[in-house]
Amino acid sequence: MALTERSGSHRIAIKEGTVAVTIRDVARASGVHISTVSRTFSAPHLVNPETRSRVLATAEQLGYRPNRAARALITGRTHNIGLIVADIANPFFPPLIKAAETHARRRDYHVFVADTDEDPIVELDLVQALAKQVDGILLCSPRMSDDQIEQVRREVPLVVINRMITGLPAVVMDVGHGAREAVRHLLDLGHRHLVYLAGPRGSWTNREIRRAAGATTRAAGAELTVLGPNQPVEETGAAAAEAVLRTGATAVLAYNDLMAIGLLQALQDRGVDVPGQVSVVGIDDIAYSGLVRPRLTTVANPTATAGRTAVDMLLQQGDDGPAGQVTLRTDLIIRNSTGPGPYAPAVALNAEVAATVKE
Amino acid sequence: MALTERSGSHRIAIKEGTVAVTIRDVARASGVHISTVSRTFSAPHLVNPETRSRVLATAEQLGYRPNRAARALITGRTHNIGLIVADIANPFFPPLIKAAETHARRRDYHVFVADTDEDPIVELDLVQALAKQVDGILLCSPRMSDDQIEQVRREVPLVVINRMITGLPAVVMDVGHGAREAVRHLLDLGHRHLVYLAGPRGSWTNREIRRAAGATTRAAGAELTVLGPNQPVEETGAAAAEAVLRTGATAVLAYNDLMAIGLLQALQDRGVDVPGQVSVVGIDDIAYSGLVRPRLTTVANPTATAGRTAVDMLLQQGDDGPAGQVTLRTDLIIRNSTGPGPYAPAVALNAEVAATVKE
DNA sequence: CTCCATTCGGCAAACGTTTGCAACAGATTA
DNA sequence: TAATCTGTTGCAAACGTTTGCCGAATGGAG
Repeated sequence: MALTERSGSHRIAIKEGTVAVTIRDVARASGVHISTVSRTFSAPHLVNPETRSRVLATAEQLGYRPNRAARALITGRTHNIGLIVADIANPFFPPLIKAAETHARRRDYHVFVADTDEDPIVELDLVQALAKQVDGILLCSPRMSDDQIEQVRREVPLVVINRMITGLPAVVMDVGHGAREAVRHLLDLGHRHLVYLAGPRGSWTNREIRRAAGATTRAAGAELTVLGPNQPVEETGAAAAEAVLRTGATAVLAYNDLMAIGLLQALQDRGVDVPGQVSVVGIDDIAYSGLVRPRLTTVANPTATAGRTAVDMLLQQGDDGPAGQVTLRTDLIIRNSTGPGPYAPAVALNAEVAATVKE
Repeated sequence: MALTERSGSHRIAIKEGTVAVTIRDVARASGVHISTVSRTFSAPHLVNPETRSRVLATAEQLGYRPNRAARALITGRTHNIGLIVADIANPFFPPLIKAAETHARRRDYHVFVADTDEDPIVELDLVQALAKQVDGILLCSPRMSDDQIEQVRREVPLVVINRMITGLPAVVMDVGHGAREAVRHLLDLGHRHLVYLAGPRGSWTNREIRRAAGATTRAAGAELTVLGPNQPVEETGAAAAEAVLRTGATAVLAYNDLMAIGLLQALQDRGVDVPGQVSVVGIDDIAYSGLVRPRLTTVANPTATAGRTAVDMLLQQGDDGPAGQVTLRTDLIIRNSTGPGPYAPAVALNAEVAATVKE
């Protein structure tokens, strides 16, 4: 029949001039059946080493690249993963994105990056749009409700970063620990009245920090004033300077470095000495925080590790039982934005400052 | 024959519990042929409005989502685009990535983001790996050779950002203009000896800036010392402080803000007043540059616009003739890191500084 | 009443893979 | 010598769409 005559003559020129070389071309050129070519790539142990290398050679020579769409169609696996963050331009995320992407690529996965602009509705839309064309999604600091996430996880494998939801695989950075360390550091320096400059409502991280800071302060018999919630950007930090000063507190823990830096600069612009009069601690250790003066004392989050771990968890999902929840350690990095407070123990101080200590 | 009996009974449960609903299900449920359902989505004008809405309704109710892999397989268009940058964590890129991604999504495209780590070899690998599974690639500030790019463009539609290659669609930010403005600004302030703190070798942008700065300085009979090439990061800026001071120059233009900020801080740490003794200008206007003190005078690049424009150009490619090369305007933003130089005209100065002017 | 044009929807092939099944050869065992 | 096993390959169906082609139905013109 004339039908079979078509072979080879009918071919799509995908991009002008270029012709897509398929498994069929490789098969013909190396004198084997297409299934053998297929197996050469997807199940090498099933084909005779000799045949295999011959096929490999012709494939190489012809410049064959497997068509992922066709592969995805039949296997159901796209070898793509989605990564959804609140705001790509927020310096907290790029290192995580970078690490996740590099790690995924090493495992032959490609990463769709998308940005919700901090909007829970956009976030939900995005997840659903992506759900069918990825093998899984990494949700970074999601702002959706637990219910929504619960619903969405039935459509697509999920790994959540920086949020704890029972039964859902997650990797969280233990900001609680970092916050406790930060507060203890401030208490040790002799501060008795602290401010927590809070983050956005709906943020799990925000609640964790607040809780940790509150408990630690209370345990020491010191005072904690919470200011917020706030959008986690520099401007709100700057805008809070007035309010911070009015509280009479001598030390501030901010939800993130961006806000801490905003506050830092606003205080200095008002002639308030940091850390002389007010100490400031941030969270995240974004690249900027080592660049401002005074250098910012902050809590370092292992964002790169988080990205890699999340990718691993997503890819292993289904292999074994329910992938658990991984907690990553955070660490206080003491730089120059924190100094002795009004109740500083004499031993910890130099002569000049010690003179002002009230007992 | 028993074969046809299979219909409906055999179905893949992609993610445990969930069953993929296909065009076939929708067709059956709404009593039409699958081709009608298909057309309802991909060529609505070909189906009766009444039928269409009925199909749409059942599709909605069944939660049908078109399978992109299947669609891609037959149409040859994936509705994905690749975005390749040198370093996601470099604050110059995130705003561009964000804009491109959002813009692409609005046009129903998804974006793969990948990172070359400033390595031309990785860059080439990446492009080739991505080539077959995207409809086009956005190459940001590529470090590859012109030849390599020329070769790669035969495999996949390309739009280049921040590099000029004849015959290749590109969107470039006119840093030449910004650099000229910056240098003129410094000359106007009375500086006669400038330093250009150069960027990485292989960067088109770097060459442009250098050329523009050189020409403008020369035309004014002033002196320009070039220091570099350098990796475009904060550390090299800081490391260059010594060398800058040794040149005796009173003003510095840096390849980017990161280097400028590094230099700025290193100078201040040495007790050099900025802009009192040395003026510093950056390029890019990254978010940080408004955060440091003194605020950095810099050249603003319309990165978001560049991202959107590049996406548009890529998507239109093929429609009409050869998409041209778009040049985006850059603007000097004068903040506080630049001040009067030794030859400052008296009128432009306040009394204190004017006293030191040598004529 | 016939003819033609137009609109709509069905039919079936095709996209490039993967994979269960069967065929076959040669080696091993009984 | 026959039976069984193992390793390698071919065959063909299937994945979920899109799309060229054809036929049916409808309506208006002559």
